Amino acid sequence: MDKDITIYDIAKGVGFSPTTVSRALNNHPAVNQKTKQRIYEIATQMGYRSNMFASNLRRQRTHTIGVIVPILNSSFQSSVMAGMEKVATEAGYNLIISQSMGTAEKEVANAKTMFNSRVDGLLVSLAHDTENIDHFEPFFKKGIPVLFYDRVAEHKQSTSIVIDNVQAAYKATTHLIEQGCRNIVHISGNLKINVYANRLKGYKYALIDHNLPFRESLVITNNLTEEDGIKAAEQILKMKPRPDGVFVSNDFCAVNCMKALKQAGISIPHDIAVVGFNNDPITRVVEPSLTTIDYPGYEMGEVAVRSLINYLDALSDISITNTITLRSELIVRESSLRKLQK
Amino acid sequence: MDKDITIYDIAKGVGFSPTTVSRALNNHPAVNQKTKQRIYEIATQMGYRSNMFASNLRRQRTHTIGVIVPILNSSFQSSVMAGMEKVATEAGYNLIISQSMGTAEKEVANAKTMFNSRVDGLLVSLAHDTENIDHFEPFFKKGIPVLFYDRVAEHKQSTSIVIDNVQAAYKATTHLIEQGCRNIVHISGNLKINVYANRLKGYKYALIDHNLPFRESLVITNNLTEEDGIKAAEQILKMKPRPDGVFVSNDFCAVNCMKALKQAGISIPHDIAVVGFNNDPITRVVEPSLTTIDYPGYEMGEVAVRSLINYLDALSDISITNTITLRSELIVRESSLRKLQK
DNA sequence: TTGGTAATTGCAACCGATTTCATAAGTTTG
DNA sequence: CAAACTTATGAAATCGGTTGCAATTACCAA
Repeated sequence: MDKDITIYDIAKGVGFSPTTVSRALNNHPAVNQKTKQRIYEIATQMGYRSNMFASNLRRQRTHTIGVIVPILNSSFQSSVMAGMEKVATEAGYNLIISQSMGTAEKEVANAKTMFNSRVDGLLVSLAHDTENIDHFEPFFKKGIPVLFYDRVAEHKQSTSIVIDNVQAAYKATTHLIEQGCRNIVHISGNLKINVYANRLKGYKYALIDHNLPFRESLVITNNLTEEDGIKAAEQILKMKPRPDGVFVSNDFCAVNCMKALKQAGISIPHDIAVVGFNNDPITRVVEPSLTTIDYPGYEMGEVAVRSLINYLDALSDISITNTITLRSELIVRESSLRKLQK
Repeated sequence: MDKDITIYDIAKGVGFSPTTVSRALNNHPAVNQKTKQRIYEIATQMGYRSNMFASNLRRQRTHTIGVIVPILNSSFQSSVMAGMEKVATEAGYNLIISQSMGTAEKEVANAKTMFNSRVDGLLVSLAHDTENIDHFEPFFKKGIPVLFYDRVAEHKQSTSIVIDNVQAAYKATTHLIEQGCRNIVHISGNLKINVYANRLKGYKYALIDHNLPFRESLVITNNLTEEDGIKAAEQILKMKPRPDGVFVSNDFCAVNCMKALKQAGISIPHDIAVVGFNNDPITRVVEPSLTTIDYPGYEMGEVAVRSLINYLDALSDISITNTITLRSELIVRESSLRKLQK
């Protein structure tokens, strides 16, 4: 166990003061080039590593970004994480990650931990049952940027990164209509979450714009889990007249629903066409392959971190009060293709 | 932007010295109960939060665990992360996560970052092409525990957490044999990685123990990606005599291989039985559902963090030099079921 | 030679909590 | 009643960088 080398050790080594060593290592302009050179060399040679605590303590910056995510082991969320990690590492930031397990309670606890860890900024995708965002108030009060992605909340001091869920759902529904569906079911998540509420909206608008009636009875709300997909299939089978299209707000749920429908003897897409949401890898493997909305998770993660870091590094008057909308697109596969594509 | 409350502020508030405040907040036994009570109250009331840098600086502990993972957005790895996060948060530790993208180069860089971040301990699953683990030497030298999981390396100063890959592969292969397969292909990953090397071993032993020949030509090595699965299917179709069983070291690859085989007119499991590895959610959705080895990722994450924290908290002479083996089991589904189960 | 400016460098305070050692008050014991 | 502990508290040093301000040196023009 070697002892750590400090700037004092280096100072002794080169015959300069710790001040100069510190400045040299931070590439401060007021230090002579030759001096810097020499200090760099000795520092490397001695195996110096900066003590981040001391530095953080003094600078009141941590170079750490907190992430609160509903659940880590989902295809979408882990893609987001991957994108975040990439950009953060490149920019010299660390990521500390915690999951709310989808409950507001844990989210509150996590927010507190992040606050105590003094993250420089926070990235949040809200839990299912988060009713208000008071637990982020301490951040706002101290001017620590909070950036919401995917499952966002409105707040005058924070940026949101989203896709246009209304439009995406509109596209998905319109596609089904164009394929000849007239009786389209929508399986949605908790409508308190903006994401699902907006998709429902898009679904509704598409129907209306194509002169189809919007019927409450065709909207199934659940938690979009595996079993929920199967249950939804049962409900669909009981509906009269039998629906001829299903737009599900989540691929995993869609796939399970589709499977249950198939087992009940329904032919897909012939009897019922199905469209999912997310472009989970699973969509390419199931049979028939699932039409879905490509939700760019990886990119969202990248953008989220980049925006946050831009703000932190500028620390200027750049307002972060806005919304960034990423492009999403419909990917047509077998599960909805009843006609040849134009 | 309120200013932060420090123990000095509290000290002034209660009329005790900062020393006593510090001790009270750390529940030091030498402080009077009533005093503690009072200090707690005032601290809460003033909205105090401990400054971790100051504390870390002094204690030389970060309460942070570093994780280096090949890639975040995989079903298995994100389950592991989820398990890790849970235990770490409960124990008051933060997790900082970085991905090596499967390359040794990034792994080296990440290790350096982690070292500079002064994590209390490190959890690592090695990259594909990591040839040696010299980049962890600084940790070993300073006595910072490094714990490998899944993709492990031998080192006298570190613990490994694994499943018995030999046994698991043995079970999988034996199962295929029991289902009547006599000509079994094994699709494996990079054999430099212990995980894949051991699975190959298990496959081989099972064949030998059942008096079947082991043939190099039946072992396909690739990167277990989606396309690799499809390519492997092509190879299998060209083999003569046609194999009647396939054991794949990864579900995702297996599923794609299976799909390609089906498209070529092969009936599964009748013509070829397939077994995967990991118990990815995808296995339950594909048709036929995929027989696989349940690899307890979430549990592995929990165990990894728990072991590490036990060591850190004890900081005693407990040796961490050992291997923890988790249970894994064969889950039989349709893709391999040619006979009724006993 | 002198005044003045620019370029370097260092002193010392500071960030906020922890901890060693000393001290004071209260208790017990012989 | 004094010696010997206990118990509770505080002063001050410490962790390792960072930074405002002062000091020193170098360089140049007048």
